[in-house]
Amino acid sequence: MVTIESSIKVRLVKIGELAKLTGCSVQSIRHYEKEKLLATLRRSDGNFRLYDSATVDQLKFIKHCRSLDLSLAEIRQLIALNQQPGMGCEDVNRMVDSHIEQVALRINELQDLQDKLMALRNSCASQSTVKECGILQTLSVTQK
Amino acid sequence: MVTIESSIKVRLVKIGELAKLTGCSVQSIRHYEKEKLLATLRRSDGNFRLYDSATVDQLKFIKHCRSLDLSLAEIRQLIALNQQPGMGCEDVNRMVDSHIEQVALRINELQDLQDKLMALRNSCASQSTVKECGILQTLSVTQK
DNA sequence: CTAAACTCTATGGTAACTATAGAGTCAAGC
DNA sequence: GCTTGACTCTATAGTTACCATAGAGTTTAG
Repeated sequence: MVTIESSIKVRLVKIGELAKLTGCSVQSIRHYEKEKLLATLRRSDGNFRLYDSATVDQLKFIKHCRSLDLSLAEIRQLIALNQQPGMGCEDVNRMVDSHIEQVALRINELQDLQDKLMALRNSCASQSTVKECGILQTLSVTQK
Repeated sequence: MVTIESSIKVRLVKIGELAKLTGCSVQSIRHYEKEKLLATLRRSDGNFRLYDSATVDQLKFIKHCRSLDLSLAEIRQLIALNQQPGMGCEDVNRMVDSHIEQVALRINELQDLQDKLMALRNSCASQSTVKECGILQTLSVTQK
């Protein structure tokens, strides 16, 4: 039996072109496949991966998520949620909220760090020798 | 020949006590040794690492540097510089300056990310279904 | 038909550790 | 002297999201 679908010609691309279309590296794509974020539609006779345009979109979605620093595990969750259109999307909101919180925490940490580094930097007046360097002296003092 | 030093009794501690004294984990200490940041003064007959109080200070120095997020490679440099008391300390200043710059960059990146995440979060009004979730829709749209 | 360009899998490397296994060491109590 | 528990030893695998490489096979343009 030949289905209608099987007779429609679909443009399939190899991994290199998928990479160009999305701006991902070839290795990343293979990595996403291994991590089950992206499926390979099928293979050529010579075992090359072949992708359709839906996969291009899927990969763009992944790339967008990565640009927001979502982990592959989080993206996997989002993809799974996306496949349950009828469910409530509280889980999606929760994930984004917690991600925002983590980023905020990290920013605060780095801001503290920045303050400490500036103070450290101010403890040395550049034209000094290693022996008298305020930075090294400060680093040698046990902190609170 | 017996030197004066060899007859002075020095209190030596094993790795577990060094860990307690400094707040580092035992594994970290062994890791720092492997990375040549910390030398083991000597070993007991049973091959246990033994440390003196100078090593305690050295490790505190390392810990202080790590709390400022300096890499082990940077710390290794600082230690080397510290052993050349007569030299100018411009290199120390340069390292701290560049570190400050890197942290500033990272803060800016995270701030951008935070803005994007907030915008994303605002695209969904919580009580929605996955199908209508503004977050998932936004993530599916190709960005600039 | 050949050479360049592409793709395949498998493996090792990145940073700074943490965690584990399996074996040996040490100190105290009986 | 012996056991028991706490400690230590080395070596290895795992963490994260890839990148780099080797060695082999595939495809395509000229």
